[in-house]
Amino acid sequence: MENPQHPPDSPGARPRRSHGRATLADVATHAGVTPMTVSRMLREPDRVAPETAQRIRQAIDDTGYSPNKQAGGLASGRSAIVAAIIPSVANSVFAETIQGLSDALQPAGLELFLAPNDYKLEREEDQLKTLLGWGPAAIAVTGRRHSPVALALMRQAKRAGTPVIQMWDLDARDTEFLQIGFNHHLVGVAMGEHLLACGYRDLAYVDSGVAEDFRAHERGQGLAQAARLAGAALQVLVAPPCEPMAAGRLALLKLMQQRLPRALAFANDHLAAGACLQALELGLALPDQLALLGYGDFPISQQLGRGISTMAAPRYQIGLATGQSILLALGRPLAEDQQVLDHGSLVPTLVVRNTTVAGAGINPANVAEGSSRD
Amino acid sequence: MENPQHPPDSPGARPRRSHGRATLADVATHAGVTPMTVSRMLREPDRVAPETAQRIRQAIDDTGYSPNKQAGGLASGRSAIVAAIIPSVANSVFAETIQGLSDALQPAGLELFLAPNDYKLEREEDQLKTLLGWGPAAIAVTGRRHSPVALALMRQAKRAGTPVIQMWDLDARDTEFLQIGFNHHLVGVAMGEHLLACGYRDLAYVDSGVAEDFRAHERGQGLAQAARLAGAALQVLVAPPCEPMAAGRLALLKLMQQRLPRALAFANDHLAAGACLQALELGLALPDQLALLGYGDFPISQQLGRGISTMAAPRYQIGLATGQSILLALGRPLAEDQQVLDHGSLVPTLVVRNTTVAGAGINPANVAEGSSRD
DNA sequence: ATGAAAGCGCTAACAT
DNA sequence: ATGTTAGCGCTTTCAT
Repeated sequence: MENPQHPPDSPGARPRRSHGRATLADVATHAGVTPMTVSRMLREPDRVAPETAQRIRQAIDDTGYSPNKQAGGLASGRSAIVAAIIPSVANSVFAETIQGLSDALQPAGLELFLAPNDYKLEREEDQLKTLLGWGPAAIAVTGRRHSPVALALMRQAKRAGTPVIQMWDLDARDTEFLQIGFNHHLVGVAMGEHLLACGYRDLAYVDSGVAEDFRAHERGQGLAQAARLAGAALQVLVAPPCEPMAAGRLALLKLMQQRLPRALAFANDHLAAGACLQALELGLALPDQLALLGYGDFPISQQLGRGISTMAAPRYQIGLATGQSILLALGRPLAEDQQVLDHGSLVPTLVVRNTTVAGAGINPANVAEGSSRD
Repeated sequence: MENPQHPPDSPGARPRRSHGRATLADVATHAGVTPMTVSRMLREPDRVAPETAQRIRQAIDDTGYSPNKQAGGLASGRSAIVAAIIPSVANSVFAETIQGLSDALQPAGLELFLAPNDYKLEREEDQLKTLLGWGPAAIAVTGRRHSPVALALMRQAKRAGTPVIQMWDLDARDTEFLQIGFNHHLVGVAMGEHLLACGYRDLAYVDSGVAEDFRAHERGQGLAQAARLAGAALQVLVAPPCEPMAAGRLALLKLMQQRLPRALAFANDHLAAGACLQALELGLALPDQLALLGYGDFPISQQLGRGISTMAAPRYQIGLATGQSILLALGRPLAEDQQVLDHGSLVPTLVVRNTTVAGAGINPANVAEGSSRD
């Protein structure tokens, strides 16, 4: 039971506490010390006498105390929040990035604030404004394209000493913010070069149906550049805005109505998988009649047919590396068991399977990695 | 530039502000009013004179002010945070749930704190403790199994008036916390009954390789009960702890080494998809020689072969409904454009495709829903 | 319609 | 090794 005191004479003595939670002061009373000692014990245990520490620990247990992080953050000017703006969680690409980020941050006691913007660049402004209101320890955004206002907010945060990280893209000439990712144009070029090296001279790129998936567009442009330089034909098709595998099927059907190119590159593996299924069902021989090249190296690419060739994108690693960069920028130690990721390892690598090179297919039944949880 | 004042005589006048951000007071000065008026204008715009409001808006723009949420939360005792503990983000099931949660909460101005626990029940305690330190407006956890300490924390939160929601499971006899989900035992029974109704009397359940995926185990038990009541044979196999599609393949191969049952049910569609691919590659006729039944209704089930039969799980809807319940419990209005989900719609439904009933297969090429973004 | 005072729970800086 | 004081930026309550 609380101890309702008589209101003193002075006009402004209005107790306001409403929640029932124990505070530092409660613990202090319980342990017979001042709040300051408890606070110290929590943050610098070495600076309190062992015996006092013991009493305080006891009091903490007795009262069920857990620190009020808002109060702590306000007082210290620091906050243990990392804010991340991503296009969508319901997309294995970013879901795994989030998981990596979380895995890096949680051991360090940093909380993750998530703001999916559904690929709407415009929403980023609001999200940044709101997130900045928490005085985050760091901010991670997706990509390098931002509205002028969003950019101004990011600059303001940077000036205030908050690390700002752009994930999933990289332009070495731009050093304004930290970047954890890779150059999508170059990946597109690499995709093109692989197809050209296989001898395919009549190419198509199937872009995702998402207008603001800039990185996919850039890969397409890289591919186009490679084709142009080699004098090969390239047409670009935008997949219909439906479920990705279905979209891949439809894209293939559409191309066949006109004239099927020799090789298709896709904005992602789901599109490629759909096209692969459709091709197999139509009796097309892969890669003899039609070559397919995906992007992402999602599990399905390993399983379908004799394996879909693809560019492996370091989904989880980008999240982990982002988290590590944040800890580094904040001068915090990484968790002991964490290897520091070499940023060179964040470059996608070509995974040649059977849809571009005959006989390159792996035996999927023997592949076992990851985990089957659901 | 700041205006470094001379330290007054009194010993304790130590300015501490370190960040450069504008505060309510700055805006007030700028607008020639007191902080109180600005605060009021932000929360109850009707209570300030239109002309004053205009001046304040101007001042807010000029200063680039954004409210400090920690201070606001501390002062008001409320916080605009919803904390969610989930097994993993890198799993389309929970990723879509998160997306639904976020879609419900963002319009209401609530932030989402994410804590993936990697299917480790033990970590939930720490996560709850930390999250409670933020004085969240509500807490969402996954499932109904908790350690005693975690349970105690949840009860404490509930007593303090914080809505606590258990997602993805449901037991009508237990009314301690809000539950948004369904009974997995019954889903398992329904899966069994479908297989039995198809005339299959020799069944197997392939569980996921994740020890703490209790809901999958429960579905298996429901299936077992249905089989028992019908006098049908059932064996349970635990999939190897590897990438789910590969695990599905391996599970099928393992079963074939012994004696292949007539029908297989799986803990999730990825396992089923792996088995489906393996079966097709081995030339097994589906469903004539072997029937397969998945769980989840992931996109791949629609695409593979002539469609994999499955139980459709309302992944996104559970998140959305959780968000809506939270808003409701907090007495906040839902976003205008949001339909209130009927909780009856959260029950999985059987989707009969070609792996259990011959000729039931859809034509996947005609199916187009969702979005192909990546 | 606006303002003054106090306090939310904690920590930094300065004592002792 | 521990305590004292003031203040983080905001909202609440009461007053004008």
